[in-house]
Amino acid sequence: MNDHPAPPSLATPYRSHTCGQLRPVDVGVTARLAGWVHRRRDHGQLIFLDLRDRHGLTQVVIDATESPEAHERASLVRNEFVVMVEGTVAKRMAGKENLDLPTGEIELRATSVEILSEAKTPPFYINEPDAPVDEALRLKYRYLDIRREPMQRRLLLRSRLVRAIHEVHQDHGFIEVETPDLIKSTPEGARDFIVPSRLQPGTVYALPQSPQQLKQLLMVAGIDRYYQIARCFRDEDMRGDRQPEFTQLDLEMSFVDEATVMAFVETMAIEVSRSTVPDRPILQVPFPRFTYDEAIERYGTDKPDLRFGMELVDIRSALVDVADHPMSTGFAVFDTALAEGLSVKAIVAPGLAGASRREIDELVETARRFGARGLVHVAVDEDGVRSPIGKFVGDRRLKIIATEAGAGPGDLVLIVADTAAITADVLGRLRVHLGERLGLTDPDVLAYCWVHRFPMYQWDDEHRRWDATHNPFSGVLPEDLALLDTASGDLAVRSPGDPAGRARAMQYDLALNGWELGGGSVRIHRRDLLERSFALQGQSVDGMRGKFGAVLDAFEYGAPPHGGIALGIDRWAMILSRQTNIREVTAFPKTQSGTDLMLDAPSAPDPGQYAELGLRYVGLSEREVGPGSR
RNA sequence: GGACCCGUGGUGUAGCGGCCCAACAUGCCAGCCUGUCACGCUGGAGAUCGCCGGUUCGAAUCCGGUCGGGUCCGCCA
Repeated sequence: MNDHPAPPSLATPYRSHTCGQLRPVDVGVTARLAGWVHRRRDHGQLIFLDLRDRHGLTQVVIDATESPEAHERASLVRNEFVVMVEGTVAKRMAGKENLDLPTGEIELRATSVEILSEAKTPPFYINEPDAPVDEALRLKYRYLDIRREPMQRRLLLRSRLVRAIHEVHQDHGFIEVETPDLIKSTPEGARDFIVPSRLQPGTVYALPQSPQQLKQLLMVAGIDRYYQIARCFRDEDMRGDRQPEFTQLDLEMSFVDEATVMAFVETMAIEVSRSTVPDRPILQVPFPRFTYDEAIERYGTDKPDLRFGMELVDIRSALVDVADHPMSTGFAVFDTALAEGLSVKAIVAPGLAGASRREIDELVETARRFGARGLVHVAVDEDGVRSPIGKFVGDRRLKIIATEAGAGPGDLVLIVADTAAITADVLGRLRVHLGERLGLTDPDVLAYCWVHRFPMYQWDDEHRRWDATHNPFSGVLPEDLALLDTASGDLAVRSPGDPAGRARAMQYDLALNGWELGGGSVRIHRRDLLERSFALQGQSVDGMRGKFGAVLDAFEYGAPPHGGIALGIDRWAMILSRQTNIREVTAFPKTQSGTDLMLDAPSAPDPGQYAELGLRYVGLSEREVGPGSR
């Protein structure tokens, strides 16, 4: 309840105050400070030391006439030395205050200076937070990087975020339960990290990709409301927003439906955001909710960035409704698309009508990289419309297209004609690309939104079966229960046209500013539905036993209806810190190639370690020479 | 698995076939300096230009490979 408890005293034998603490009211007191030398300014008989700890910066003055011994010591001091200084807090001389510092009205007049620790010249600037530093250097000397103000600030924010998460969950009756890191492979799609077992030679543990199965078991165990800040491991290639080990807020609730889980998570996210970053406005409360279909239709993605508009517009009607060319637009790409029932959609880039040939070419190139075969553009200005396809379709139709797309003077309409999936994907990515380029994304705003009602299954043509799009335990929407069937009526005879393809899951993702924060679902807890769902996936319950044995067994003993969610703490902290890279909010991250430059991990094990495990490294070449390759 | 960008004194950059046994800033070292706060002034040290190979009369500069870092696609909820 108490949001602002009195700050605890951080006094120790080495310091009476922190370096950010002293104020004019302390003038006259004897204080002892300890910290790193941020900067030394040597004026001969007078030396200034800026002493820094994570709480702030205090100017220390050492006057040779007042304290010759301290002065002698101070002249030996260099940047990043750790020193302990004792002296009297004094008001600074009139006109000499430093208004940029909270401690800038006072200074410590040193009577003694003691060097606690010397320091080599650091490999990069610690006292200049904005100086660019090579990423590899930062990672190798991470302890120095973290010593810098920006990393300190971000780790503090992350700590506040996690603390707020704990508080909200504790206040809402959740029990924090730790789950093991040495478990059995959880087939969630990603590659497992494995740990060989010494006591059971020839077998391995897997590190959890998430505590998914364990939290469902906790529901069967009657824990009712569980949460955990859990470490998760996935052996996949890195990205700016992906590390091989990362942290999730994992939670699960019993006796809930979709609305209950979403309502709690939303409340929690709002409280946590407001207490972690009180100055950041939340764009919309309650959070907007989109069905998956709607999100794809309007934003081309299941994690829309709502900080700006530029929605995708279907412009097919602009291509067919013209009296003088009822059958043909005159432009083969459009005609083919219409004839084949493909998707033709547009986005409007505000103020980009004057884009140069080169800029347009870059946009086309970007669209191609995103998977488009081409990108049609129509520039709208005061005089009319301009487009390379004008000579095929005529100005009149260009104007209709522009109107349909919602473009006004100064705007640039960008059109993709392709399959629905490609059109949405390309325009969705292009939208994000342009939103950033045109500065439409307010870095302060927090735009949360929900996307739910995902398709339950995806057709796997190779195995002639329906694959669960998420977790195989995700439940189907009550109104779609009847769709869990095949056209043939026999679950063993499946085809792409089955009703199951239209079934939607009780599954929801939370997105923030265009990033996927996380997702979850209400699970199937009924044995008959589970069997049915598994059958559509070409699996029997017994066949799934190898992978989900414990959960299936547990479900025989009274499983409550339950559902939950998992949110990426790293991404959350990243966005709240206005960063675009998870490494910036991770104390000790790995490089893109999965190495730790500071610890020099991974490294070859001792031969003895292999021997104990009954392992021998044979190298990758032998694997590649195995049957069927070369 | 693939595409692209980067790699030059401690750090950040410039130089992009000869003018370079490499320039600038900062840092570092020494000396001077009693009111600075990116203190100032004077002087000095410090780089075989990531590594290997090739092209060339001549390579930091061009080409190939390799290593390291990053961005993206594939992969990944």
